[in-house]
Amino acid sequence: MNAGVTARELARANLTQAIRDAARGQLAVQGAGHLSVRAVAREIGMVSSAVYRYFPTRDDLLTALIVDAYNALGAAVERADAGVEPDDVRGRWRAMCHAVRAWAVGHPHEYGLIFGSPVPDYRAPQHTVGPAARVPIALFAAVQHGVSIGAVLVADSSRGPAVPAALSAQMAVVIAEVAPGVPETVALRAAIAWTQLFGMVTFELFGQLVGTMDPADDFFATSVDLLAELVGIRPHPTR
Amino acid sequence: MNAGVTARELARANLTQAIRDAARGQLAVQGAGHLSVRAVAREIGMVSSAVYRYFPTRDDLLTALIVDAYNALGAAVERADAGVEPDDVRGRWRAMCHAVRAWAVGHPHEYGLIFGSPVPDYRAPQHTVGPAARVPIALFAAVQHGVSIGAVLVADSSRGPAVPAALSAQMAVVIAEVAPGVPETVALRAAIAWTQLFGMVTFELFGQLVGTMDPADDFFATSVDLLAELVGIRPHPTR
DNA sequence: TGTACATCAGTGAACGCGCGTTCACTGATGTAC
DNA sequence: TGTACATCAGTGAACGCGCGTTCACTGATGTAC
Repeated sequence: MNAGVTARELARANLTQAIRDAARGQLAVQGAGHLSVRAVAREIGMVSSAVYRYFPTRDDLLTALIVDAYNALGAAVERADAGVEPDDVRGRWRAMCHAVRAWAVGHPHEYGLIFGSPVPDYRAPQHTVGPAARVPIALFAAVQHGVSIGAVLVADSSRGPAVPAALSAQMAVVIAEVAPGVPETVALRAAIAWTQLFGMVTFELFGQLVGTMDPADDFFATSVDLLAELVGIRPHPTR
Repeated sequence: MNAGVTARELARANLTQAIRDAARGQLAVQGAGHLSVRAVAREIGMVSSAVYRYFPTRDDLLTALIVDAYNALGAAVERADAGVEPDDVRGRWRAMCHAVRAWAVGHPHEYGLIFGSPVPDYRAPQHTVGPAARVPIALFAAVQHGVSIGAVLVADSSRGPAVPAALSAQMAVVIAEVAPGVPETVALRAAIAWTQLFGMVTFELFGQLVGTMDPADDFFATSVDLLAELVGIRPHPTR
């Protein structure tokens, strides 16, 4: 026996995971709004009331799936980032963007769960915020590093319209939290790029490109490079 | 009596509209996936089976709402476009982008119906395609006009990476359909801007900016201008 | 190591609800002569 | 203009289904002495 781990605890951990997995499987069939405790129980050969020993309510199960999805996406992006030489900021940017899309395409229903239409009557609890922040944190970290080593155009970013006061205040909070030291104009462009990255992936995933740009591999790749230019990330010299 | 319009036909037209309206109202409460024929019937004081005289199935009702939503959005954008002097292409671009967002904010559930997570087991029939195309058609028409009067940078757009063959073929179709005569590089940038416009609105509407850039008025306005720059739309001289 | 009690996991029945859709029907509206 | 028949709109009951959640219960696992 492992130190202090009773058979009961082990069984509980296993079953909790089995329920999560079955529920994740259900997403594909039904969509997030129709996740059903009874269907999950059926799939793992349990009686529906037994599930309530593990998740006291349907919403708690939903929350667990949301946290899992954010973490899986965050981990995928961080892994992609780590696979590129740190000073190759444009390469990191590109890798992270493509990791987001690859994960989304590979897990469309989990992606839909976190970035799709809000589930009616569901309120995401506070502890989803941390996992949700992993991707923007990784993106901003790369930009911040780029600024510090001169791989991001700073002076040039000051062209364009003046930043309104309200927006400036919002940016100050973001900069303080995830990108200390990054000039406002650069951070603003990074924030816009972040929004548009996910917007683009969502747009594609929900079928809005079908009939025109779908399949969108090349379209997406071109967009990502254009976003990098927008942020002012220089191409890496040695590549 | 109006020529050939019987009381029965009139009553039918009225009730069909009343059902559409009630269903639209239901969207706000329930979300698209939970649209319920019985709830709609209840709201207009009808027995649920009576609704089937007007829409033979739940999906037909959904389709009607989708078509209505696309048309309402399309009309709003076309109206915004028409309110700007034709040669002020940047002004038109800006007006249309803001019209999209304004409509989305004003009709979040209808917007979610057409741009949100696909409703499980629902397939959009062919005749939703026309209404769905109104916004991209209007956007491309402005860009096309801009190219023809020199309000869009053409030469400068040829910087950036070469367009891969598959993407080039897709763009050729789009150009032939909605922007004849527009150079590939410009059309590609316009397509990217179109994608990102909706992506950004969707991202905001589904609550992804809450806690950072929300309320996003200034953020959106800045993004729209940046997208205009990306497409290469020159600021209008007289403005 | 062995026993007595407390904790927990899973069962099966039940509550109360809402859903889409069908069907035989009544009564009103329209049409042909 | 008036009558006879056909068409249509709306009713109410029913079918068969799935849902989230509760509750009293049995039996297995863990803990204290």
